[in-house]
Amino acid sequence: MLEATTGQGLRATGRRMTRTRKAVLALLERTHQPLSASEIFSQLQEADVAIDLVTVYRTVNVLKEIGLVVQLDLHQEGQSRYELKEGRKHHHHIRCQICGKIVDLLLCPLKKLTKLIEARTQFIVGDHTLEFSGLCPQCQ
Amino acid sequence: MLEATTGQGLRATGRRMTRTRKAVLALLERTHQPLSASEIFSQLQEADVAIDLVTVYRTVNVLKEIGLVVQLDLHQEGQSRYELKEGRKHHHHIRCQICGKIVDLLLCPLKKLTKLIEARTQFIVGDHTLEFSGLCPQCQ
DNA sequence: CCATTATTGCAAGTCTATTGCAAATAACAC
DNA sequence: GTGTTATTTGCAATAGACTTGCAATAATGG
Ligand SMILES: [Mn+2]
Ligand SMILES: [Mn+2]
Ligand SMILES: [Zn+2]
Ligand SMILES: [Zn+2]
Repeated sequence: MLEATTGQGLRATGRRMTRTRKAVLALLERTHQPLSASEIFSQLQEADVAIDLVTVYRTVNVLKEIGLVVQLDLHQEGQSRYELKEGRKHHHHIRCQICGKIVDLLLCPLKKLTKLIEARTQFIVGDHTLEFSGLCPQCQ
Repeated sequence: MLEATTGQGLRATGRRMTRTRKAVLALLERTHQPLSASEIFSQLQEADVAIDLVTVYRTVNVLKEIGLVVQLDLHQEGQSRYELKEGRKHHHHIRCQICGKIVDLLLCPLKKLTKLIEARTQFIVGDHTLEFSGLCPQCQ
């Protein structure tokens, strides 16, 4: 079983592993797309898991705080998406403008660029976002 | 005078150059930071320009449609920002997490990467976003 | 099983942005 | 300038994502 579903990270911060948190984690585990809060809500409803949308928001925030989940803010979607971290490395995404499919780009090309930017701007770079959009093979 | 303020792009699309559109363009021209709709609104109020926030939203959308303005969606700001295009090239930004200052990064390192992504994913890449955040020299 | 404390659901609220519609005004022809 | 007409504006209402207050519920530890 995944570390995620055992609740270790939760208990270590004085939190509890609950029915709804298990359900959200299990859904993210079996889904291979980053999901928005409203998608998590409706997919759990279809799976007959009683949960309020407010609880989904609170749950993804907790999971993000303890590092189990990553929040994505893709371009021109008015909502955040969430995906399991689960030992995976930092990476970026491309999203189809027609069907909305999101594919992982299993690379981050920005280490060198970060150094260059720090030299040029005198900023200390903390974070970055990099997202692509386009047409997936099916929608071309 | 800038092409922007003469209204050519507007008239070419059956639109009109108005007092409020002039005011928004002039503000963007004299400001060297990308501004949000509410910032445009309050800065124009301070300059004694009567304008409604709704009109600001409609104005930036029109200016974006005719290509005079670019819309930016920076990471973890719940609002869009707008900056004059005015002959400037495609570029990216870095934003200070403390004071909010936004600095232009006058480069885009993604041409080669785009080719690689197209080869790997079979997507046709249409667009991308790339934004950095960190600490500016003053806030370190 | 009980007591404690975190979590949940519901309602209400916040914030950014959009839409309907009547009144105002820019553009254009006289 | 005057008048005509289509565009634009302001106001109010609305939409959508997300948050907050609070009483009821449920997970933990003993
Ligand atoms: Mn991913
Ligand atoms: Mn810029
Ligand atoms: Zn990266
Ligand atoms: Zn670029």
